[in-house]
Amino acid sequence: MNLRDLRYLLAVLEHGHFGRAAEACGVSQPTLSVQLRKLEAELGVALLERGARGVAATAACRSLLPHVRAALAEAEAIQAQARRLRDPLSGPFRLGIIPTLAPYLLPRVLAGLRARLPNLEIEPWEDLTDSLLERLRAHDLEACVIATEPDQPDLLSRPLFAEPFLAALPPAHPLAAFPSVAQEELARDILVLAEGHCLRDQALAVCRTAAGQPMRATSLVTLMHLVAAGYGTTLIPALAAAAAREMGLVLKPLATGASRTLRLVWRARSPHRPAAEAVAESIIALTDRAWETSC
Amino acid sequence: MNLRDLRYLLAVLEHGHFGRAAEACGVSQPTLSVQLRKLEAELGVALLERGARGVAATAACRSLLPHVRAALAEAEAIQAQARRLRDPLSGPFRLGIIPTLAPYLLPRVLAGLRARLPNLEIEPWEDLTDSLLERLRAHDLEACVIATEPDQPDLLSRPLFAEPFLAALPPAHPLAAFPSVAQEELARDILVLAEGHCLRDQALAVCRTAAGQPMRATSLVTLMHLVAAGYGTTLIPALAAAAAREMGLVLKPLATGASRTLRLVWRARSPHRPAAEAVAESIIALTDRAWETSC
DNA sequence: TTTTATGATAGAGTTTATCTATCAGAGAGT
DNA sequence: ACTCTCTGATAGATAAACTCTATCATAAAA
Repeated sequence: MNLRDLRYLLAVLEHGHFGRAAEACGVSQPTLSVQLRKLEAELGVALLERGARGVAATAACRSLLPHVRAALAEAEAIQAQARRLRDPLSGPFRLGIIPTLAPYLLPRVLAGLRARLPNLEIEPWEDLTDSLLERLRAHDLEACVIATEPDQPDLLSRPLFAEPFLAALPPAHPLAAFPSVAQEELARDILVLAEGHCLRDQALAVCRTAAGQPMRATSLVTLMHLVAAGYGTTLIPALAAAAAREMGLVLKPLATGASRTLRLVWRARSPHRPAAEAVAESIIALTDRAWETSC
Repeated sequence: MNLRDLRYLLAVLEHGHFGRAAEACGVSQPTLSVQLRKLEAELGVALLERGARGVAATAACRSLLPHVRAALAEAEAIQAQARRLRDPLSGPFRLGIIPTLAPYLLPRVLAGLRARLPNLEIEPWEDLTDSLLERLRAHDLEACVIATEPDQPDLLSRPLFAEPFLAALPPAHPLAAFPSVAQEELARDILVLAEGHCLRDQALAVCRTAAGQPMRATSLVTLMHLVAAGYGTTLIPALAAAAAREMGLVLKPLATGASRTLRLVWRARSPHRPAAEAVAESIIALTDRAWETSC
């Protein structure tokens, strides 16, 4: 069976006349005759009653018509949807983001992304780096934003921007009196996130220490609450500065100005690369020096 | 676009592998490659992301999939329905019946028709002869039962059976005392149906008179009520005898044994002829001498 | 680096659809 | 009764499409 033949059928019924239906379909009358006879033969059902005054549907044909129309409507829908999707900057786009970034980046950029890429339906997905990359490779995500450089050869990435780290201290902390903090001093009572968070490894690396306080915090917010309660210090990424400050923490730049580089990652062969690039550009534009205004 | 290509698409997505999908479709692998590339070109959208480990749907493709599945499901439905309709004694069958017959014939035969032709969905339609024939020719009915012989050359018919006329009298009527009634005597105070009912013309013809009492009855039931109330006499078809008797009328055979012949009519070119013939046979079998048992 | 797996490509062959030209049948009008 | 006209069916040629086998290109795995 063929969508074309179904269109022929509807045309003949609509016009009640092979010749006019053929004209409407842009083919010759014998074409319709032959194809519709074939359709009847294939289905094993008489669909048309051919009279001298024109053509009419048989009862069987009438009972098939709803399905015929539905099939053609679905085909139409496919083409209409495809027309919309023809713009590479359109359609669903599942974007993974690490948890230490998502709550602080998304509010800043989502509205702007919608404005700049109105046809791209961005669906954010928050998870740890490893899970994100796994999902990305499993085609469960179109791209993701992480703070490390993926080493898998089937993934490509481009840097978005460097996000400075800031020392986060309780107001009463001795280091809070200085304009900046040296990493080694911070290392003494630093609190870090649970394993799997790239920020944990980065904080420890920045402070040149192997382990922080034996606390298990699974979110940056928890970590900041712990610091505010005086359990220790921590390192937070700049985009989280405003949230930290609202919780009463004192933020100080690091003496070395360490930062993490956020990257957008996608599959090397992904046809969504244009969309990914556009998303990257937009995020860069929308967050440019965002932390400077919030420091 | 083509249903076949949509099936190819689903197969490739299901197997995640062109070769295995091709095997499942019973074609060669290059066929799938070529056809799916064409489909992508036609839609202008990348549907597949081809990787060394297999194939995956793009986000665009995923957003099309519901429509793809729906289109194929509708095509399936057409074929399934056609398979059912392949039996000529199946499917919808709109059957017109004249009003002086329908209420008395249908209760006798409908259950039997369902039993004998279980797949034929008979939809009765009650109307006057002229309307029925008009609808029949307009393909709004598959067949109809009337009591006259249609003279249109594009209609065919076959007789079902002869239905005798009976004189219907109020119990107090002088003619009620005799075993049978001569038409001329009945003619004096005969009540007939409104114009358009074939029974009106037949009653007048049987009684060899030009006009009955100036009463306008649009149904046999009304007519029988009038007779029961003593307004006059009438002629009723045998199948209505039981109903008339229940209303207290006295029924007498006519001296000449006049009757009307019921016929099943269908379009000469109708592919529903087998169903019509079967319906005719069934009606004959189911009503054979039905009035004898009710006289 | 070789091997293996996978999809893409080329060219031939086959099937299918379409066209033009013509036919057959039924009404309509004379 | 006899054309004339309208309508769909049919035949044969042509064109388009699909599909095949054989082979290639690429990338991951050994």
